[in-house]
Amino acid sequence: MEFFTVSGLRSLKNDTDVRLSGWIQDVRVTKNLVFLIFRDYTGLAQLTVKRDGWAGIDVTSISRESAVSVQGKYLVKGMSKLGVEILLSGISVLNAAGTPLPLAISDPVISDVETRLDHRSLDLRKREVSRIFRAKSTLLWGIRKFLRENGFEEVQTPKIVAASTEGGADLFNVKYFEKEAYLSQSPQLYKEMLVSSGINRVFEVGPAFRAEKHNTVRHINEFTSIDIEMAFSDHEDAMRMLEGSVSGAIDEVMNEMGDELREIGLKIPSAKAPFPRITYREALDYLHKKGDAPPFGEDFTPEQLRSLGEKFDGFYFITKWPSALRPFYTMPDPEDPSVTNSFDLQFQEKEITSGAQRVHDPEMLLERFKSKGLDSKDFSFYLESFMYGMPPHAGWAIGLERLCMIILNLSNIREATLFPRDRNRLVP
RNA sequence: GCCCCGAUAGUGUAGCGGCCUAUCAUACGGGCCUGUCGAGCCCGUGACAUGGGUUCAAAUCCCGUUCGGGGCGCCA
Repeated sequence: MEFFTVSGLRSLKNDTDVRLSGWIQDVRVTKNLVFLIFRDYTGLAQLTVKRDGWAGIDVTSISRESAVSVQGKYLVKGMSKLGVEILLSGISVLNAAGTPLPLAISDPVISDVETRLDHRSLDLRKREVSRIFRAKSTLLWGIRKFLRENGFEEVQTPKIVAASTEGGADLFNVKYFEKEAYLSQSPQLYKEMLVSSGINRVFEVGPAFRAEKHNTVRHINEFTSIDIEMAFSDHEDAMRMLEGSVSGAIDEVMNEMGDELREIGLKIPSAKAPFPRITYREALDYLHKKGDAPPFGEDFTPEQLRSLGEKFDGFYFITKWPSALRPFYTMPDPEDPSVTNSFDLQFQEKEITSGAQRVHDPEMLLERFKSKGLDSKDFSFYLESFMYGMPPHAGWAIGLERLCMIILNLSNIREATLFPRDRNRLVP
């Protein structure tokens, strides 16, 4: 007898003997019949038990969410509204679930996000929740595929580091034997060093840690950063790779899960390259006309970004940011040194990526350290790679959870994170 | 870090000075009915975040703490 999944049953002939493993979601008892609602990772099926025809265990005593292995005959013309019905011939409870459940799984009540995160492994049994992570995995796969096709090599760099990337953001301290160390906030310095080493195009998918005490629906303290860096390239090249990555991710999700996402009424944003672009100065002008703009050199407020987001429905770039708003390694625009060869990818009011052409000239880099008030001595390991023929280069970093949240239209980044780490949450 | 709001059974909520030995739904336990399908009906178990204070009387008002929601700031 073969093992099947629920979704694999539909092509079978009537009365085929099947075995499945999964969970009992619900038990409904009638006079002569018991119906068990069975669930595996692929869907739901109704297991029908004839009371007098089968002397198995008392199925009415099985608690909801118990793990089971079942066998029976697949009924092509099942009467269940679930669409899949199996006439049960055997069941073994592999592990009974305790009662009551700490979380509503198939009940009409909707638990709070906090409650769900406290009991995340149970929460993930819900299809609408696990679907998020299938989509996230698929998005990432689409990006990996695109980057590989474009000559990028995947790398791993250390997450325990000695220096801050730019001395700005708060870092988590760790004890490193006798020394003081930090959790990496970004692989920025390392991916640039790799570019100098002749690995032409690199990307990394890894955790980034930020010790900022923010408490918003779009920030977490540990997130997945997808970083690229490419040699002999400028910000325009990097932006093309970003457009390709985002549309590659969306294409992959639509191919793999399009039907399912349409079924639940989710409209996935389209990502047709090239994305619209607006410079920082143009954005300022636009906002001036709207009556609320920041002075040159300051970042947009959420309100102002919302206003820009109304102008561009979907993905768009804000380019040429002022130097003051960008880290030391960002290349100034040779034609207008008050701004930089930099860009943010936005989706409406939400920022998902920032990137730029980087400084490759060591003299300029030293100047930039100075103007940002950083001590170049802290970065000597990094500076060395600029001394022996560092190629011009560019790159970006995209937050995977942010991207997932935006594409699936989630209201809280924690929903796109299996086990989020935020200001207060360290468990589970 | 700041401002506003909130925390009541396993889950989600109503109540907002004495009508509270606290409402309802759902879950859980028991019973009845029944090819059920958000099954139905009846019964039962089960809760006022925490520490102070005000008051004859506090779930309810005040202050602190913790946690949460919304906004802002901070933020590659």
